[in-house]
Amino acid sequence: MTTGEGQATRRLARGIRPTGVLNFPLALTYVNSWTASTLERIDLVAGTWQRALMLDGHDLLITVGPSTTPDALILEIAGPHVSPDLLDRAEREVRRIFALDTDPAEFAALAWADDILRPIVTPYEGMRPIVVADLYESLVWAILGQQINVGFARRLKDRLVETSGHELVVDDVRYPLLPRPEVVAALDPAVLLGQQFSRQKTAYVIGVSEEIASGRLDLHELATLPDDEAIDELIRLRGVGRWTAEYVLMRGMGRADVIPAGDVSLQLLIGTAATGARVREPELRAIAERWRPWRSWATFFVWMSRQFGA
DNA sequence: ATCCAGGCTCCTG
DNA sequence: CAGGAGCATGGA
Repeated sequence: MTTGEGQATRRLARGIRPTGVLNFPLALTYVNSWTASTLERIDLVAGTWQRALMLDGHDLLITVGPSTTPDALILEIAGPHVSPDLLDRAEREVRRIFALDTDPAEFAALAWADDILRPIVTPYEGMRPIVVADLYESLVWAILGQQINVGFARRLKDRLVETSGHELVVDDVRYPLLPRPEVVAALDPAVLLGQQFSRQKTAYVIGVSEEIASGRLDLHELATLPDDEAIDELIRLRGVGRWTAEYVLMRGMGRADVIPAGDVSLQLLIGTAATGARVREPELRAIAERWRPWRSWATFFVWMSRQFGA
């Protein structure tokens, strides 16, 4: 399915200003190298981030790039339907994705005083946790990433987009989008099984999509709940355990104080730094207490340091 | 080959 | 209710 083809592209733009110090080029470098970034287009030379996103029922191309005004960014939306309201909506999304409303100074102070975080965080001044642009996408990615290597998970995500996704065309450039939940919900399991999805992942992804498509799970409402209630709501889904729920809160919703402590890589990285060996989940939660109310930020930087091989 | 990877469900004892 | 097997696939 394609939207935008043959229709006039309209555009709207405005400048946006982050709170506190922002290193946007570093954020782009991160997104560019993150395994699950299948839907973003990053231009490191121009310093721009682009992706298609459905907002309020309209597929939009969102572009964020540098401004001539110091410490500011330019946000542009493009597509067959744009409006000032959609520009407002896009700005809210971009502020959430790049954590523009959070001054990183408070976390930086905490990290500077912490023996584990200091060496990890210090090289990345102005870096903030990047949120997956679409909550549904973060949920699907978390399920795909369960217990398999992330390279393979990436391949599964690519196939989901190729076979069932759709795209927005702007200026003859095709911008892919993840299939809508209702499309995945209606999918024949054989399609996914034929693409190396395991029986479990097939059932989980289709099942979660059914919950959303039917309205039994309302992602907008989920986003308004306190952390613990949102986690409980997610865990009732088949295929979603505590790790996945916490991952979604952190990476999909931008909650600042969640740590997926069941994560083996965190148990290894943080455990080794703290005690010299891998720790298990309860001990990792105990260690992470000192990072309240910034446990997601701490987690993000630990993962990022591994990704960048620092 | 063997182990394990950004886990979850289901079934034991 | 804690503990462990089974799941499916690919990379080290």
